Amino acid sequence: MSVTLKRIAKECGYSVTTVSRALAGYDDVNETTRQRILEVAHNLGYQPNLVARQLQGQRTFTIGIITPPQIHHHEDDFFSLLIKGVNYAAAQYHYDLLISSRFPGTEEMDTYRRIVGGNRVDGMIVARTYQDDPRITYLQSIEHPFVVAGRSAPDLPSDFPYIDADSRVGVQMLVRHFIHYGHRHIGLILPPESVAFTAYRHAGYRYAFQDAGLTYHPEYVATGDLGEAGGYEAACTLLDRTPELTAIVACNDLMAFGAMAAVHARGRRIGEDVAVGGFDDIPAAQHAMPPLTTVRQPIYEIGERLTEMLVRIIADEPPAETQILIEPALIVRASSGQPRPQ
Amino acid sequence: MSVTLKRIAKECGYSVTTVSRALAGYDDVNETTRQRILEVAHNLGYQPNLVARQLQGQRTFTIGIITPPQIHHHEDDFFSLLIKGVNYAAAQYHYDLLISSRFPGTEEMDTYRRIVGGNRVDGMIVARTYQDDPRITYLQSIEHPFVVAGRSAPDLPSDFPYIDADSRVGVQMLVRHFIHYGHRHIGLILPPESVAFTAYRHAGYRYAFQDAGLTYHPEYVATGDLGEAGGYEAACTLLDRTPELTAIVACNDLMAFGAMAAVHARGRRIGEDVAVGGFDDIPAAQHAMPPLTTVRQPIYEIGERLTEMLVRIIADEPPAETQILIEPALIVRASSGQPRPQ
DNA sequence: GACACTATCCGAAACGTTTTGGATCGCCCA
DNA sequence: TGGGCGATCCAAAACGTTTCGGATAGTGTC
Repeated sequence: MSVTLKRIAKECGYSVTTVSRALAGYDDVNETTRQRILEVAHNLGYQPNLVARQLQGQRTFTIGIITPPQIHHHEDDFFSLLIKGVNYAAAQYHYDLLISSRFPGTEEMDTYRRIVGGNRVDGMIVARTYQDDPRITYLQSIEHPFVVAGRSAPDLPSDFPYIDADSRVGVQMLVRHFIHYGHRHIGLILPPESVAFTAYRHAGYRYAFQDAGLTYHPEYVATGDLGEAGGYEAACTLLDRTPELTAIVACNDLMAFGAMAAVHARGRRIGEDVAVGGFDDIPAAQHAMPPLTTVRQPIYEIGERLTEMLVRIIADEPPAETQILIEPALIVRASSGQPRPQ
Repeated sequence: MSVTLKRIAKECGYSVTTVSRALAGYDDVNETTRQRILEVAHNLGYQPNLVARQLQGQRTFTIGIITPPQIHHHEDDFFSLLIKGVNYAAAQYHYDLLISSRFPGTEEMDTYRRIVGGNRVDGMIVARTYQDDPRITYLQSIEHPFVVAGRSAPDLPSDFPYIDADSRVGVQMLVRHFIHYGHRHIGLILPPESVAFTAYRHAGYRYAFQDAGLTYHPEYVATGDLGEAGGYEAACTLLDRTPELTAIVACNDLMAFGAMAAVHARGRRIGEDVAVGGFDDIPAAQHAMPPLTTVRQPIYEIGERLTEMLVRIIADEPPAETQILIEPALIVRASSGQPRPQ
């Protein structure tokens, strides 16, 4: 069907070897022959079969990333942003991107094994780490190049290349901001324990209280999955259990949106009655009603830099720094309300 | 390095053929031998080399999509949504997704040729059609499976599988809605002519005027690229040239955001002084301030359905309908303001 | 006239699969 | 006892490239 080297070779009377070398620009082929071969190749519309090339060269120039499936529209702009960043950088390095979506769990691990073990990619980008992440264990065990968006939980070693925002500092800044605004009863919505960054964000919350000389109330803390619905439920729990809360910190923007909805549903005004803060600064945060105070983590840039790091690791020229902690930024918006009198 | 059939064969004393057939479940291998082979394969952690399989089978079980690079965060949720839908459906059919990002133009065409001609994918999804789209011409000329999100401009044949929203009807609904609300001076921000859907949306605008017995003013129409900045500039042009405008229809949500900013920058209130409408209903539209009236196009679902269509075309079992026009829905939000007195 | 050297070309192997078309052996039946 | 048949196995080719290690012929040198 499609045009191969063999076809070109037949067409112009040279061997496959010579055609291959002519096209590759080796200097052991006569200049006039090369011209002839180039001409025939062009006329026939030759495109090298990349799969064959991959097999022979044991290189794919492709990087892989597996995301959770996103059924609803607004779910998880985190991955969208990350992918945009990765995609952009990958193109610059002449890499393609192979994406597959699976729910975390065995199915996801099978996909890792299939794609990585099946030699479909030169490297992997792992996002949103779990505690004791089996994907990382696997990639380390077979010594396959990979980089991680995020790192291990605080008590485990992060002995792999990663870029992560300093979650602890981020949440700490946010809580301190609320304390500054005069809040004393501040709720926290954490992700499940299994998510690696949970402990960092929890610590940031506790540190801020400690710094301010306030006592930590465990009943001010609830857990939600990372979606909007989870945030809604967790906020409901908090608001009903401890009505004295005047602020809620959610561990990502999506859950913060849910929390805002919960506050709203109870007839209380966001910002004025109950301040709400999030984490990530996804695009929707800025457009939310009211705009959401949050901790900005440069997801797009993290995607870009991770890709660069991965490409260099693949080329066996790892950059000097392969474990990068990014200082997040506090973005104050209307969901903070005004500083409270007294 | 990695485990191959040859390695397993050596390990358990059978030929590569037998190992291959044992693993593939053919019944011409003895049950006890199969068990033995399965065991060895499992112990060695065998994963079939997918690249080799692709080369031999001339099938990749991968579909490709090329998007424009998205440098800024909020730019173009259209492609994000489409990809989410495609990704989700692809996983269901056990296909992977190969993504590359290029700016439209020769570089994009080269990438098409490289990926499609290079046999990296079984099928392609083409998004956001141009007038007389060279990508489509190319794919048709080599008879490679593909489906399109969008169709040709009205005066050209759309002789390929596609799913598209009925843009004309969508804009018509939106403009009629504004007319209903009492607006008589309604601006329109169109994309460049080269975008295939421009003519449809323009027609919708004209039809709505005609239906209402109003005259069409060419000076109420401006052009912007499809981004927020383009919408801002076009809206500025319109507002300054024809200050009598009380409503602006932008041909996508991003440009509508830009238009809102322009209205705001002139000290006029969105909705109350100047109503604004968009097209697409990307997630941000709902969270905008004020929330944006728009024409909803189910992008995620289009991605899903396109993927299903493509998979069936690849399998040579094309569905009955391969040219689908979707009726969009008018979503009225606060950017419409209130019906005007008189 | 033999040797070395260069320029140009090519055969064969390899990458890891799957598939085609047998080969071998034991058994049954006429 | 030989022919046929089923069960089990395998060698070789093929997918399209790249690369290794020559082969060949022409040219120049001593």
